[in-house]
Amino acid sequence: MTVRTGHPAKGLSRIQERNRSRIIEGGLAEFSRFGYSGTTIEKIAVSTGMSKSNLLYYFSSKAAIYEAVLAHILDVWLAPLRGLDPDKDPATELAAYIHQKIKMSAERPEASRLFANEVLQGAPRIQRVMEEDLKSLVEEKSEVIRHWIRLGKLEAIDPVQLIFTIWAMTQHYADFQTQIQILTGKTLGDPDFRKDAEMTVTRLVLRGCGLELKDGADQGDAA
Amino acid sequence: MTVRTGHPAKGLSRIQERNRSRIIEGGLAEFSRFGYSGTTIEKIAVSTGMSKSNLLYYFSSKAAIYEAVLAHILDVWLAPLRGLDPDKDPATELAAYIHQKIKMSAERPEASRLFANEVLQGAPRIQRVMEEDLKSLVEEKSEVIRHWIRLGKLEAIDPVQLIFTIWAMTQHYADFQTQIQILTGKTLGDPDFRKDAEMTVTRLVLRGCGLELKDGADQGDAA
DNA sequence: TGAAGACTTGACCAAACGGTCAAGATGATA
DNA sequence: TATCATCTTGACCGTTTGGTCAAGTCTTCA
Repeated sequence: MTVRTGHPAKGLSRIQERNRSRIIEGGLAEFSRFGYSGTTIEKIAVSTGMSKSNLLYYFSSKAAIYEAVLAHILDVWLAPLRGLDPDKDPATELAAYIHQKIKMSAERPEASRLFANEVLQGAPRIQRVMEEDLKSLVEEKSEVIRHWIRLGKLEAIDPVQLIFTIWAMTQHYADFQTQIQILTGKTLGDPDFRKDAEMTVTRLVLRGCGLELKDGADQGDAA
Repeated sequence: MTVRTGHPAKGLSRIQERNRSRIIEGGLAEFSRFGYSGTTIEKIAVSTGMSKSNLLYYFSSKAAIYEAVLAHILDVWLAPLRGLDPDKDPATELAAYIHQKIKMSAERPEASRLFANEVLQGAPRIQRVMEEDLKSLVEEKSEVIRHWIRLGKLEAIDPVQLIFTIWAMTQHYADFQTQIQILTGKTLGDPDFRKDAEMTVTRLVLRGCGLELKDGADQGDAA
């Protein structure tokens, strides 16, 4: 019942490979939009152009599809945090991390929403992954932040809280896209809006850590 | 089909008043945990100790219960933002707003999760409320922030982005409670953790706006 | 080319769900 | 206490949904 971070089974035929990924793709679209309960196998089938029976030939159950989707997204979803490099400059690294997270929210909002849905409901199916993989990753990267603090490159701040606030702000643009669109008429798909969003988050985070805003590229007018 | 902010119908009998609020209470618990599709009338019935048929005596349908829950929560949920006072000091006001939002996330996490669930799925049932009430509220309060900026009391910042980041960070503690609990073992229910969370968010926001942290009360050791 | 295995599908099933209804229990009122 | 409206419930219904199955089609490869 638990999602594994492991790699997909090998030795699949061409057809299997193609169809499984089509199902995962369609499943992601549906599950992220309607949640687990709100999604039916039939709807996934329609969205992939396959028959319901055929989905159940490739995956033994609805839950199996869901877990495959989750596992498929997990690695790419956690990649940005993995990239945090202790040997580089904290301002550069944090800005780069925020950039990656905003990029993810802009380009793969469904992935963000899928996790939001899952966690919101108590993370019943990814609890194990979170307790193991994610927890150790967060601890490792917290240590990176503490390392910077020890070196005097960063003001003292609770590393875990810092990570939470970055997650919160960046993922908010994907998870609450509907609300943002209603209130501003825009989404991260709009380049200007995306720039504003990234700049605001970066500004809050860097200043919150006592770092200077190094304005990479152009950032329009803020003052 | 649309939720109204209006006040509950009057002229209800004692029994109606009591049972309707019991149903709304139970509905909030279930809907916020499992989303609309994941919640059954039967489950709400069990959680309130009433029969399924009886719920349908008080509310004509599952959707009607859901909308009643949403309407019931909406006012209290938006109250903190309404309190933002243009005539007071921005640092005080922003800190107070964050304090209220954190308090809400700590004391009524289900309310936060209910909205998160709803917005995540495209806000199909509160779209109108958001387009009208929420949008005008946000515009009004954006103007307050611009007012502060004009007076030179606040650094230039996009007001809407600022509001979004505050929502994102404060609500994150409620919406992602499960994840936070897995990673830290704590929730906002823990006074120390709550203090850390509030301090981190306040610090990021105030510094992000070029304001000084006025450390109200005690705030432990951060340096 | 033909047989074996892989793939695909429509018909079907049982359980769960939202909602109706008629009949009975309870409360208010005179 | 008698009467009437309110309240409560279990039995029931049609639909939806996850999942099975047997039968048919397409690939692959000797």
